[in-house]
Formats: sequence, C-alpha cells, structure tokens
Amino acid sequence: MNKRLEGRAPARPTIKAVAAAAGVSTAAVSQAVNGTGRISEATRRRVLDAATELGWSPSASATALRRARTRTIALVVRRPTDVLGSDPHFSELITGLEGELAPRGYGLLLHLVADMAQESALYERLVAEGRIDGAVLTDARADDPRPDLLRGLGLPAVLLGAPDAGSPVPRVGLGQQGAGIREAVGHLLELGHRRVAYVAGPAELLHTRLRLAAFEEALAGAGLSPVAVRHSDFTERAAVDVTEELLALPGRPTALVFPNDSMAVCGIGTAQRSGLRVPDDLSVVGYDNLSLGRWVHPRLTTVDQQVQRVGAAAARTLLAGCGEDVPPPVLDGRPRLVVRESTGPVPSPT
Amino acid sequence: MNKRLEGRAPARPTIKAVAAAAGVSTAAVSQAVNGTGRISEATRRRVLDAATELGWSPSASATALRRARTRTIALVVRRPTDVLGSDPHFSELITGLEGELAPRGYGLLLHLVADMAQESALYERLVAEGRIDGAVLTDARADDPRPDLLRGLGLPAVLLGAPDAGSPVPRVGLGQQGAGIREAVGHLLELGHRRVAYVAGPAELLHTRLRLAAFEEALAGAGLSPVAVRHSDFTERAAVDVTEELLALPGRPTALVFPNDSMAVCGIGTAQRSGLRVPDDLSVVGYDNLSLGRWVHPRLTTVDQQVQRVGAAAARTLLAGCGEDVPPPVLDGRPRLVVRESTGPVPSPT
DNA sequence: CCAGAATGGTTAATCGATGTACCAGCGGGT
DNA sequence: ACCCGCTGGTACATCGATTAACCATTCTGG
Repeated sequence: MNKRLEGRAPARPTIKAVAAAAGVSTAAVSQAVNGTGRISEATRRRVLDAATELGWSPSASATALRRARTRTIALVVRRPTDVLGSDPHFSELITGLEGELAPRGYGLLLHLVADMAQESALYERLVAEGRIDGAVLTDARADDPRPDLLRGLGLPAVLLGAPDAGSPVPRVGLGQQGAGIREAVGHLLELGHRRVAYVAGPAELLHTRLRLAAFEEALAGAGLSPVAVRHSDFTERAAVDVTEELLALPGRPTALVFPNDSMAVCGIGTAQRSGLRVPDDLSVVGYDNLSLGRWVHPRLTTVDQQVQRVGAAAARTLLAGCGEDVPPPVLDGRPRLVVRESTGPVPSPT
Repeated sequence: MNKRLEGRAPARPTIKAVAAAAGVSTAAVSQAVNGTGRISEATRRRVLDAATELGWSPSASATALRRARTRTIALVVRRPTDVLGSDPHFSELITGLEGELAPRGYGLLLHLVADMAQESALYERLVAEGRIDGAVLTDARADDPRPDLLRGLGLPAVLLGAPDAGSPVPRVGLGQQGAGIREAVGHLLELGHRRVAYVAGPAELLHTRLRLAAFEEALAGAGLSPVAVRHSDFTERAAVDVTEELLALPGRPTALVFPNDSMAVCGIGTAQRSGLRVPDDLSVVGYDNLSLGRWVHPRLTTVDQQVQRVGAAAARTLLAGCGEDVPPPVLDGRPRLVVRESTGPVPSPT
C-alpha cells in the first residue's frame, strides 16, 4: 500500500472504460444509454451490461455542460429571522416536490435567505453559474419581483398560489383560495360566534390578502365585521403577543382565526395561560392541517390546503417547463375546513 | 422579432466573451478570477471589470467537470412514512448548515428517502454521477452502514452524533450526549418523582441507546429503575398511543420523558384528554428545545442540544474534508435541561 | 448486376473553464 | 553584443459526455 494513495478516492469509471469493456466507441455507449441514434439491440445490451458491471453512471457535470441541463431545481426559503413556525409547511412542500423530482433523477437544491433582495441576487447567481434548471417560488407577494426577474433570466419557474393565467410564470395551487377561510367563518357563525378576530400573516404576502379578504367578506355576508385584524410575521412569538392583545380587547373576541397551525397552537396555549378554556371560552381555528394539530389538546380545527399535493403539482409543472415529458398535474379540490375540538359553541354571555 | 426566438432563454456570457471584452485570452480571464498564474494587477482589474460588466460567473458545470468539484453537499433525510414530527429538527439543522455553506458558494442538495437501503443506493448514485462533494449523515445507527460505504466511495462525510475518534468518518456533535437526560432525571428526582417512564426513539438509532442508557443509569443512581420503556418511530401518532398505554399502567408513572418536543406536546395533549393535569398530575419532559415548546401551555420542559450550532460545526468539518480552508469548528457545551412548566412536584399520593 | 436505401456503427467537434508548457520582450551583468 | 532571468501573457490539451456528419455493409428492387 502506497501511503500517498491511502484514503484517495477511487477513480470513477468513465464512458471510455465502458466503451472499452463493451468493445465499442464512446458514441455507441452514449446512444445505448440514452436510446438515441441507431444501435442494435444486441450491442445495446452489451453496453448496458458493461455499464452496470463497472457501476458507471454518466457524469452529471459532463452531461450538464454538454446539454446545458443540470437536472436540479432550486427551492429558496426566505425567512426574516428564525421563523421555524412556518417550517412544517416547507417540510410538506418538499415531500411533495421530491415525490415527483426524485424518480426523474432531479435534485432539489435548498437555500435559505433573509430577504427578497438576497433571494433575487441568489437566483441571478444560480442562473449565471448555470446551476439550476428551474425554481419553485413560495410566499407570493402582492407585488412580486421574482416572476419578471426569472422570466428575464430565462429560468423556468412556478409560483405557488392560486392559478392565474396572466402571470409571467405559471402559478400552481388550489383554486378558490378563500374557500377554506369562508368555510371556517361559516362554521364559527353556525356555532353562534359574532365576535371573531383574525390573526393574519405578513401583509405583503398574497395569500394573506386573499384569505383576509375572504374572511371579511364571509363575515360581511352575515352583516358582521371583524372584531380586529392583526398582521404578524408568522413567528410563534408573534402568535403569543397578538393573542394576548386580542384577548385584552374591550369586546373580547369569542373566536380567533390564525394563519397557520403552529401559531394557532401557541394561541391556544396563551389563552389557556390566561385562564380561558378552549373551546368553551374561546374558539380557535388554524391553517395548514399539520399532523401536530391532530394530537394536541384540544385537537385543532384547521384548514387543509394539501400542501403536499400542491408541491407535487408544482414539480410536474416545473418539469414540463424544463422540457421533461410529464403527465400534466391534476389539482382539483380546494382548501377545506377540518373541524375538530378547538372550536365550539359561543359561550353564553353571563 | 423572430417567432422562434421568442421566450428563448438569453444566452449566458461565457469566458470567451469576457476574454474578448477585456482583450485578453481565456486563460488570462481564468487566472484573473482565480488569482492563480501570473497576471499584472492592471489586466486583472480589466478582466474583473469586463466580467461584472457582462454579468459573468464561471459555469458551475464546466468548473465541476474540470476540477471534479461540484461545491454541493448532500443532506439525505430518511423518514419511514410521513414523519413530520422530527422535521423541525431538520429545519434547525439546515439553518446551521446553510450558514456555513452559502457564504462559501456551496449548495445543499436535499433528498428524501424511505429507508436505509434507498439511502445507500442514493449515495452510490450521487457519487457515481459526481453530483456531490460530501454528505451530512444524520440519525446515526448502532450498526451504521453509511460510514464504511462512503469511505469506500471516497466521499467526505460527517456523521452527526457524539464525537468519536475511531469512526471511519468524522463525527460531530455535543459531547456527553447523555448529560441532558441525566440532568432531566435529576430534576425529576428532586421534584420527588419515583415512577418515571421513558418514551424512546427507534431502537436502532444510536442516540436512542445513548439517551436510554443515560436515563436508566441516572435512575439507578437513585436506586430506581424505569416504570417502563417504550420505543417509538418518532411519529406523533406513536406519541399518543404510547402515552395512552403508559398512563393505563397499574403503577401509573408520575413523569414521562419523550425523545423530542413534538411528541412531548402530543403526550401532554393525550394526558390532558384523559383528564390529567400537567404538571400537577403528570410531569413531561421533551427533547430538542423547539421554539414551539416555549409557547404551548404548559410551557415545555425540554433538553436543548443546539442542533443549529451542531449543524454549523458539521458543515465546517465537511468543508475541511472537501479541501476547503475553513476555521476548525468549536463545539463546546453539552445538552442542557431547560426547565419550564411541564414538570412539577410529584403529586401527593391520595 | 447495380443504384439506392437501410442498418449499425465510428470520427471528430463541441460544451466552458483550467492549467501546463511555452514564448515574446525587456533589463542587467559581463 | 550576448546570454540570463524575469515578467506577463498566450496556445493547446484536457475534463466526460453528446451529437452531427460520415462511412462500411448488407438488402431490395428493377
């Protein structure tokens, strides 16, 4: 054993080795593996056997260079500080994406950034370096710079959110985004609630606006208006602060609607801490339908928006945009309320 | 406007374009940006200016091919089914990794697999394709095939867990893994608990064993032994089932220790549902110190193992293994108990 | 029996960047 | 004047795979 060679990475076989082993040219190997060109079934099999024999797979870098395709998709997560609150959301999304990407040999490149400026700069760099074939954009903003940016860069992308034909990049998401919130409000109204408050996400996010509009509209349909609306940054900290503030209001709301489940759980905790019982004294509605909500006490009433399925659909749309031949995604349905234990009849006024 | 060109991706500038713009050869450009070779400061600046002018960055594929380096690290998440329970853990880990990788131009390639067989196969493929420079291994097993596999493949890797000099790949983690659990048991004993049960993670995971050993040892130190020990698969579902079972035991435990915070929260919910008050009737300890635990009711007593810092250290170790010049990670400290509200004095026997 | 078309490959250029080997020019020592 | 060494660059092979263009056989039909 040569000391210098110890711990050295074993040299990977190249297409040349396979060609030599199969007794053909490298071109033949390439054609055999890719199913292009004209190769007899017999040599094709010889080549494939040689390839598996040597444990060869085409070098991703070489292929990427030649074909100008990396088979890599970017997912950039933008989080102001340490917003772990909205993360289970991303876990589900990633699960959905991976389910479609992995079988086709695509990889998911994950990046974390602090703000939109960094995010834009990152896309520019990734494109300039030719590192990715496409990008999944989350957290659509009302005035989102990314679709135009990526279109300008020529990078395929999908934006998560309600479908919209006019967008520079395709949008993928359940239709009738407001439906879940409308259903939630309907549910609360049926239970007799009249004083309902809304904890919203960051005002610049598109879904925040859509849901808030749906919320106000649904209340207005019953001749009511929100007790209060507060925007938040999705942190659990904010959930607690806002909840405390809302519960201290003169005409204390009897029901609270949150923009995600983590916040709803924290809201419940805050209410309980201040001596209120959920749902006896206060009803709480979440959003996302995380598995956590099914097991806490009380079990969380929430809106299921099928993030995982949306992720899968987004992946398919994106792959199609990358020239891949995939069945077009079917994404029917809409956000639906899941009624559990955190909502109940309005407390009788004492 | 030619119809065929509409919507076409704009051609990215190459090193040739930059060379032409600066009036030098491509070799000069390469040397200028890499700081290698012998280039006068004047031309160096001319080249750099031309590069920024054209918005050029070296093609990642070309560089990867030439240098056999991709500047990409893999993180493979293995989850049997849909274990979102342990995911906030990964969010923290990823945050820690990204903090070190991104500034050095490294990307994080994320993959999800169902089991160890798939995970091993995935590494083999990623290496065969030359897609990655290194890998972060989580969830160390007692008899883990990955260190030997990756060493055999010649791929730099780090395994998260207690440092261990004898391992085929470096291990990064807080020392004294059992310290947190020991502290937790000590805390419970001080509160007067004598009947403590332990909900463990999957038996095949190394940290499960370490923590369990620490748990039993700490109890033994007080002349006690666990009321019961149950293994689980980290799902919230399991948390509920196991909790129900433990609470139905003849000599019902007065304290429960869980392997992560999500499960602990679900355990609390289950106890509450069956009419027990936490911590009055039952004390609960979690693990991980997720932000969620700080806000639920009751606030969760848990063990902080600083996943984010461990992630940063792992990234540095890995980068060093990839030949990058990084300051060696410093990872002092140990898992520490964070006492909050979910633990209290043992209920007086009625 | 031969033009013309399949069939089944091969040769060589190419993708974009890197790095070694080489060269032109210039100043200085003798 | 001549050789040496230094500075500042250039030419070209190379990384591993893909692909257009081309060539050698064998069939096919008239």
